Amino acid sequence: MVKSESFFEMVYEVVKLIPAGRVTSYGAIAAYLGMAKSARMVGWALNQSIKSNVEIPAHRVLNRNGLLTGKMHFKGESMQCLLEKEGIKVKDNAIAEWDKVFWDPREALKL
DNA sequence: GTGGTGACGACAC
DNA sequence: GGTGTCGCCACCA
Repeated sequence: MVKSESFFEMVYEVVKLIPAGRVTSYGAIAAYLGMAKSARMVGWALNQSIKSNVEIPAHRVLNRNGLLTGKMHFKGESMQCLLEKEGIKVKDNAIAEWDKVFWDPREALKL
């Protein structure tokens, strides 16, 4: 259950709900927000979140393939390092066990 | 009010 | 199977 005035603020809420050691995809969040066809909006929202100085575990949000897209945009040192610290194994800029660590907001948040 | 852009996704070739 | 292209919706100039 997430409500906000703006679309990207809802994205912040969902991302902040991602448990440690788990990751999700832009498409999953977009689907939870009712815009599965607009996963781009999620990525864009996260980009704005950095500009807005909003602290969210953006490193836990990857693309559908589990690739660390946006690591260059991440203001931190590297998303991969943070993921590995949470017990997530990263292989070649991608999640090694994507299916196992995948966190679906639709199911977790009981849409 | 219109146009362009964007950390993606799915489909076509 | 890999690459290329289109589409998608919300926000900013």
